[in-house]
Amino acid sequence: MPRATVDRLPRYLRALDSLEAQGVVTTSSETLAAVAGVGSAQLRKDLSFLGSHGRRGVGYDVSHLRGRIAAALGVTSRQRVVIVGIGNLGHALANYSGFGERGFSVVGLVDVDPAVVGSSVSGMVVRHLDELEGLVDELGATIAVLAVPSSAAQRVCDRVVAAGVGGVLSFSSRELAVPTGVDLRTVDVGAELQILAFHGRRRQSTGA
Amino acid sequence: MPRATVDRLPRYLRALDSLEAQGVVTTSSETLAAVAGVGSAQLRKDLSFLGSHGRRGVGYDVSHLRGRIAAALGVTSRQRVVIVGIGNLGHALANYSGFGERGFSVVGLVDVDPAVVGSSVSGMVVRHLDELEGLVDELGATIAVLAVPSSAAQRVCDRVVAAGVGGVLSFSSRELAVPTGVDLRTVDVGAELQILAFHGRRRQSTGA
DNA sequence: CGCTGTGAAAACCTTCACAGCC
DNA sequence: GGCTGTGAAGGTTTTCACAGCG
Repeated sequence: MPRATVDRLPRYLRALDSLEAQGVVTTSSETLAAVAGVGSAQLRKDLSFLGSHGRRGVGYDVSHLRGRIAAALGVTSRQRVVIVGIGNLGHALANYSGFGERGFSVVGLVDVDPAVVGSSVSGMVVRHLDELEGLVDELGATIAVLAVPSSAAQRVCDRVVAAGVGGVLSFSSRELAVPTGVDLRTVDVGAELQILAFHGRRRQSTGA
Repeated sequence: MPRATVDRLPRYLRALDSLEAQGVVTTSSETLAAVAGVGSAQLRKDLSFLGSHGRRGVGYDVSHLRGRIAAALGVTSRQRVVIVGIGNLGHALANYSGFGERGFSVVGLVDVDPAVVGSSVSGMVVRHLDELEGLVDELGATIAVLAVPSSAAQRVCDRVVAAGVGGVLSFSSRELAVPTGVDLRTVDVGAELQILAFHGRRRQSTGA
């Protein structure tokens, strides 16, 4: 399955949720694509990698297709997530209530700051980084979210990987190295802004 | 300039910052690419779109190249950013101190919640959404960051666009529509986790 | 000789357009 | 007739490999 297709599956899942919430039972590639913000040909091609789940002349069963995509993504049972770094951002992520409906449970919070360790955030006690390995194992966490300072990111990343998580989502702008077999994704807000700035610059010099 | 290249420029900028901080004056495509986490051929191709700034047989002048990329991105003078939605995430973003070194100043905070409007966050008073248009104009903001609930995202987006910003960074998972000429980027943390879950699933069934 | 800059080749992804089934 | 599923065409991005300059 092409990487680009995988990257779009979450959009399709959300679009289907949205249609389902509106009581739509059956939909067409045209409609679903419009909701997801892609072209209909692209949608059909992407879905074809999951097998044949539509009916010609009719369309797709919203609920069934939703199930197929959720299964492909592996979010039929809640994936367990540990958040490391309970600063401003870690706090915000821990309190974010939207993870549940996307298929995730935040099961552990970890930090090193003595002022934070032991305190309660979003109904959970923050544990010390030293307890990380035990926590990951005991809680069955498969994904770690890193919201730590850039200077600590690689060190902490090495620890969560050694502890056994298979996926890491980093909010650090630092380039991180992970062993093969572990999946890493990075959200760099500064980089996103810089890309916007590039296009803003274009707009300006094109004269508007 | 290819879209894919633009998306990588921020990485190169950060890599150059990192080298410069270590006192490196001249570097090769090989070294810089390693720091940025890309292939050296890709780096050279990307840089070639900015013109010819290296010296054959020698390499690139770190400081000079940094300047060229910053200019291309339009971050030589600080871009002004307004954050809309001062909940958990908006708070975290407002307090994040790293924007300065990436070329941005947060110049305004906006919300609608009476409990938040008028309070002080990160040394700034939160203004009401009704004042948005005036603020954007008065402060010269070119980019808006949306950290609002999904249900309000499109409405708020329309307002910031009407107020005159040219770039929008949304943290909502909702698909947003913007007029042509306005640039939109979306950071969807739930989607990132789902993509990680997909790969985790693969790993599991491949047998580890 | 070393390293950049770049055409050309290969890989990847998207879009088209229609055959095939409902 | 309508809409999916998909080969084929078209476009973009990456990689290769080397000419060209210092």
